Amino acid sequence: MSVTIKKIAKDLQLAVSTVSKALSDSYEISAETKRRVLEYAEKLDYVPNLYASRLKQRKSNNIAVVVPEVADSFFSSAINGIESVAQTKGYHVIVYLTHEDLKKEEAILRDFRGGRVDGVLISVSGGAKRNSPIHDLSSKKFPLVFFDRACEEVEAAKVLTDDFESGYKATQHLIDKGCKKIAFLGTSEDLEIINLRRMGYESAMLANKIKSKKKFVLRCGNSEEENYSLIHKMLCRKDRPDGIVGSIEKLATLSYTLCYDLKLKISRDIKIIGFSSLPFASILNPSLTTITQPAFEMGRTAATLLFNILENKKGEVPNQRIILPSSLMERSSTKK
Amino acid sequence: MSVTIKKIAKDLQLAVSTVSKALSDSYEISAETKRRVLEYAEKLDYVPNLYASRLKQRKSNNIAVVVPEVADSFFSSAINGIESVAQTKGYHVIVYLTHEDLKKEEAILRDFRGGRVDGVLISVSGGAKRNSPIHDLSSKKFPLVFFDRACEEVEAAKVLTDDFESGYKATQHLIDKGCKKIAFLGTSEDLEIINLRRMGYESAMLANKIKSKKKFVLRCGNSEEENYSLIHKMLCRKDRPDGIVGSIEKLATLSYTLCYDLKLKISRDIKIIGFSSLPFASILNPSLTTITQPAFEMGRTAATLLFNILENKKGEVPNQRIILPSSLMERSSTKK
DNA sequence: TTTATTTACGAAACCGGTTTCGTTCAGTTC
DNA sequence: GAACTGAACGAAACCGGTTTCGTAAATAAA
Repeated sequence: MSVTIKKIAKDLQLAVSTVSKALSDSYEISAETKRRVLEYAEKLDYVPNLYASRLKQRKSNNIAVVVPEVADSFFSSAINGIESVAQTKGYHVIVYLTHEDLKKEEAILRDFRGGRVDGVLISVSGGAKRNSPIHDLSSKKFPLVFFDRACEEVEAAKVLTDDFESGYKATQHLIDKGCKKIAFLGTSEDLEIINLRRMGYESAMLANKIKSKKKFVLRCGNSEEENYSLIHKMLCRKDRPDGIVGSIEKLATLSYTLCYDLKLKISRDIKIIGFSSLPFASILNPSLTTITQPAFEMGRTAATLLFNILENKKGEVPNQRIILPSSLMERSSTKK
Repeated sequence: MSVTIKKIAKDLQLAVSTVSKALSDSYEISAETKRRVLEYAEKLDYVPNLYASRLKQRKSNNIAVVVPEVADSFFSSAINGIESVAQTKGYHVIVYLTHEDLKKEEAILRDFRGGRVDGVLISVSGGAKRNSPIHDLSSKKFPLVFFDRACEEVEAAKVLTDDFESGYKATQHLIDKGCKKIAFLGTSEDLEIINLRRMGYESAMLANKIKSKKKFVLRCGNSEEENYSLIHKMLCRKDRPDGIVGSIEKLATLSYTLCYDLKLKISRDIKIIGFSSLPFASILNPSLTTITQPAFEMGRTAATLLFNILENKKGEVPNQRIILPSSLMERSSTKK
């Protein structure tokens, strides 16, 4: 069907090996032959079969980015950061979406062992206990870098932010603005970064001698509807919170929607701070105070780390752990 | 290095062909042998080499989604729609980002001919005249479906929205709300859908006997800074517009930022309507009136079309053209 | 009992490249 | 003139599977 090296060889009365070498500009081939081959290949519009060459070379020139979703400003920016590095290295970036589904994540990771990609950058999804696939990859020395959401128990390079501190700062900020009853909206299950943020929250509460109530620490899930009713229930209490720490973007914006629906005036009735890299944060009503992670930078750093591993096979790069700082951007949603 | 079929065959005293068939659950193999092979493969943690099987099968089980960016609610939703279909078909979705760069887009498309993917869903980026790669694919009968942003001159299936009508409706809406001087923010160069939206805009202006001024039809580019100053300049005129049609999401939100910076009160001083699938539209300040495209649905439809082509090789599916309706969601930014 | 059929498996070709290892022949060295 | 060297190319193995085809043994049909 399509043009192969074999056809070129036959038409030009050359051996396939000669053609192959000519195409890869080998020193073994004369300039004249190279010219003939190149010209003819161009004419026939020859495109090498990806799978044939990859099979022999045992290299895919692909790296995978595994994230829960892309409809989140952090992830979409981080992907851009990753791409900016991959580009210079001549690698393709393949984005895989897990939709926060551990089963999907595991299927994807399992698949990687077939050589589909040379390395993986991953921000894990929440969910129950993590099973073998991720451990397999790491134990097989598969080039692997976590960014933002890591698995602590897995040995691999990691690029993180100071989540504990950010949780602390966010909470302290609300306290400084006069909040007494602060809620923490987390995700379900055991995501390391959420736990850290929550611990930061609790630590700040403790430091200010405010007792954190269990009913104000919510474990939200993947379903927007469920989360809506969870938060709804909390906000309808007599002793509803006067401050909210939204540990992920979606939960902060969802809180906005709820306040609208319940006619609560944000900043006066209730103050909200969210973890977010949302470019729209400043044009929300009211503008949202955020803990902003250096998303692009994190992607870039993680990708750089991955390429170090890929290029430095013998070098036994230790599993680095890089922490980048987040910053608190004060806006109207937490105004006194 | 890694476990291959050969090793399994040797250890189990079987032929490679037998093992291969056992693994694919062929009827030629006895239940007993299958059990032995499966068990042993499991034990050794065998993972088939992707490239070997793809090479022989001439099929990748991948489809590509090529989009300008993911930090846009339309694209991220559309991708989810595409994935929802691919999943049921056992295909992988690989997301490619062009960053609105035609060169990149072409490099990606060229690459596809190597068999990396079995089909392509694409929303083209703007830019100068389109060169060969996209035509090559279509002329080679490569399974190809455009969604949202298509190339009219290329023959292929297309899933679009009623852009002309949407442009018209958006403009008419502003006129109904009392706007007299309406600006249209488009992108640079020749994107079909933007042109249609602009024609809809101009047609509505004409129908209402308002003359559209050239200086109010902006051609924005990729650089946020440049766009900022372009719009800035327009909004600083004495006879600045009292209505804005933002033909893509970014331009509508950017207009918000500008109005903030220039202390223009949206809806009173100037009304804004944007093309957007933004879930945050309703919590912006003020909430943004939008033309909302059925993003998820479009992705789903486009993917369904692609799989029809993939599965129906002989059927000579005509290049369908499906138009889905957008809807105008009225919110505060265009209040009288 | 003989022949036809089915079952279960193996040998080998094949996918389309890459790479190793000759081999030929012209030019060089002694 | 014999032995050596290097340039340019070809034959064949190889990557790791899939698939075709052939065949021996077991079973069924005649």
